[in-house]
Amino acid sequence: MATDDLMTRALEALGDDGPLSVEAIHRLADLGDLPEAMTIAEVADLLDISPHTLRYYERAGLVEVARDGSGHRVYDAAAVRRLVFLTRMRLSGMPMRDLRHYISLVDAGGHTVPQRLDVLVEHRDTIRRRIRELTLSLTAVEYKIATYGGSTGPDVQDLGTTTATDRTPPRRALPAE
Amino acid sequence: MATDDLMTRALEALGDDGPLSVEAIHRLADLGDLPEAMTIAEVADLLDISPHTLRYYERAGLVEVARDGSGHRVYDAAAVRRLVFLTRMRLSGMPMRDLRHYISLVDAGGHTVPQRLDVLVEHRDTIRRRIRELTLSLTAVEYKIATYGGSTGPDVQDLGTTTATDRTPPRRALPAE
DNA sequence: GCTTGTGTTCGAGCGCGCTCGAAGACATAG
DNA sequence: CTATGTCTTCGAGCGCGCTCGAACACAAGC
Repeated sequence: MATDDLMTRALEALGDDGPLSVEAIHRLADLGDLPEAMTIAEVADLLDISPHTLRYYERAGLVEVARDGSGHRVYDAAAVRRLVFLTRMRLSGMPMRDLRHYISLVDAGGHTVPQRLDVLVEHRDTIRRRIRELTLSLTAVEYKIATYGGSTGPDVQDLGTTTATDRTPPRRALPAE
Repeated sequence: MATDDLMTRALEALGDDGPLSVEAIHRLADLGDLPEAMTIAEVADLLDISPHTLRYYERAGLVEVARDGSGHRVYDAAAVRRLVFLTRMRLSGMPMRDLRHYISLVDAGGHTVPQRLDVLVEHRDTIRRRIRELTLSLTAVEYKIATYGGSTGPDVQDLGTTTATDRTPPRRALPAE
């Protein structure tokens, strides 16, 4: 569970809204030393997305990519860094529409920094909300797994996972067997 | 922040893979006393989804719903409980396809309980994975917000949020400004 | 009787984010 | 010279999960 370890360390570095450990982030998000120029296949491998998707992002106006003499795409380090950002944001659930907006702000110049921060803060809150929702769902699913009896009625077959203070009448948290 | 309080309490009840507090779940997931029969509008209100979606779920084979003399849907308590389950699972990201599979197992009889548990366990793991991904994204976005300078170069404008042990050279975790 | 409100069925359409395939341009290997 | 491989552009298609609208059926109130 190396991934979990990484995660755990990242979480330890993060108090609720508190300061972050730059170290931890660097361990997690370090881009390494990017080559000056990469082909579409190399970038696709790096980001674990398809060349089709890379072209799609370019068509969507999220990156500009130069061409070589044969018309092939040449991704410079800046383009790759932007694509790393974009794919991270996509993975975290930011819709293409918002990404387009954000990039348009970036391309508009430095005076849009406050607006970019607004976008980021809003997205941060969206992620937090989503994590809360998923944690709630997770609790419910774990409960259902723990108490699953397979019965059709309203009864809970208590498998000894309840606390001593359980005094509410048995009732299924997630019905429909 | 009443929602957060609820969340916090739910999380307190949940050790890593440990036993759950039935109480907490009941507080979170209590269905209340369901009426014997509900109209589509009432169920839609209860679940905060549209009547259109309810009909869609029925068409998808996820619930069977009786009709009254006028051909209107009558949702009994069992149907509503199932729909509560279904909407919870949808919210947690389970695809319709898996839900259809699960429901087909339920309708196939009690001997499918082990397979249902397989589905639930797999979904539980999916939720956990997703939470981990989102937590990682959250950390990165928070870092980017904290260090945002609006510059175009590779420099990080350190806003004093780093730890004393920070000894790595500044580098952006999330580029593309 | 007419209007309003709430429901019905059916099939089509939509927004999202890719994903694919066709047709062609080059570069290199044999 | 040909074959292979990697790329190009373009537009179409797809899977998902709804979402909507048209046309109709009742029931209650005026």
